[in-house]
Amino acid sequence: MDGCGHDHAQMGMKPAAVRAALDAAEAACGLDGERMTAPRRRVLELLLAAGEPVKAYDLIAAYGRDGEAAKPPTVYRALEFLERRGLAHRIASLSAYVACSHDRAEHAAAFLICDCCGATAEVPAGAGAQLAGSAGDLGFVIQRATVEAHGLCARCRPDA
Amino acid sequence: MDGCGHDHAQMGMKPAAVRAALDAAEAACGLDGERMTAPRRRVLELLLAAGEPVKAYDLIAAYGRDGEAAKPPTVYRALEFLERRGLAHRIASLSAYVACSHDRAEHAAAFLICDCCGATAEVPAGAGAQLAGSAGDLGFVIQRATVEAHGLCARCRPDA
DNA sequence: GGTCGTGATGTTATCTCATAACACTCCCTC
DNA sequence: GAGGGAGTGTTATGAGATAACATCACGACC
Ligand SMILES: [Zn+2]
Ligand SMILES: [Zn+2]
Ligand SMILES: [Zn+2]
Ligand SMILES: [Zn+2]
Repeated sequence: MDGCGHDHAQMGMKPAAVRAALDAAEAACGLDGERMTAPRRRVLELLLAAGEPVKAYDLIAAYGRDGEAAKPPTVYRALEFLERRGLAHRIASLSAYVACSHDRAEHAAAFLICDCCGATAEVPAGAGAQLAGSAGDLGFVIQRATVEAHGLCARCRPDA
Repeated sequence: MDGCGHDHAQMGMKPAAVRAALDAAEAACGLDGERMTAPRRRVLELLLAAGEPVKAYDLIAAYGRDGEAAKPPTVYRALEFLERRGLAHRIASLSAYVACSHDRAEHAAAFLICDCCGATAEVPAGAGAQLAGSAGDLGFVIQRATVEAHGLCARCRPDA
């Protein structure tokens, strides 16, 4: 993530795209009788603008547009909601959070995480598939899976 | 893990088996010029005896045979060593640690974690074979993967 | 046997991550 | 215009992990 001798491009959405995504998310919530309130919208906005995993306390610090930080529960509650709605995901191996990049499809996500530049790709992993075999043999019923592959993205690969 | 209406069997190794496993690990370390020192051995002993994921601070509390706790760095350094040697694994989705149950084979492990009784099975996941496809398309090189499936084990399944 | 460098440990302090608890407000419904 | 449920603000604290530095054990080398 540093000291790797090359520069890392930015990744986040442009403001117009962020607004569009926020409005779409808000509309989708409305249909389900859920409320996209101000803190939820703000946290999602920060995640979308970042375009890569963000630590909870970085969200807390960036929350106020005037540079004022939020209180931790404000952000953690928003994250809980966003995760429940499938609008954001927690990356357990990083203790960080990222906006969902699926366009509202089936939600068994896996992540490719570049340890050099921090970029992540959310791939539609039926990656439970590999596990399903072992799980079935043991009589284990999978309910959700954390699948996070670390490595180097195409731009950070030494060879290229 | 509680309030589920049924009892959960114990899982850990018996003391004799623990000692055997410790001695084997110590011998293997010796061959590689690494030292299985007292704190490392003690932490591995606790993990083996538990037979399921253990929180770091539970290890810290249980460290002293006289009931005295260890200092956090003592245990965290031992865990780092054990993980490096493949003798233990961190379960990111639980922030917990578990002794390896492979018999010294290839090490791309995946875990099936019962959310009811806490039991885990370490299965020889082919390093996210499912992911390899997506990763290759993107030019992504996977170096290590966190694969943790949560659900219900055979004994905790409601139907059975 | 002495000394030197490396790796491991002991110890203190601190940092990061996350949640409990409770009062209050908003919004919808009846 | 009450009542109830979801959401928020706020304070405080719990849980997970590491930085920094002094000291100690061990093997290599002379
Ligand atoms: Zn997603
Ligand atoms: Zn990269
Ligand atoms: Zn293993
Ligand atoms: Zn179970």
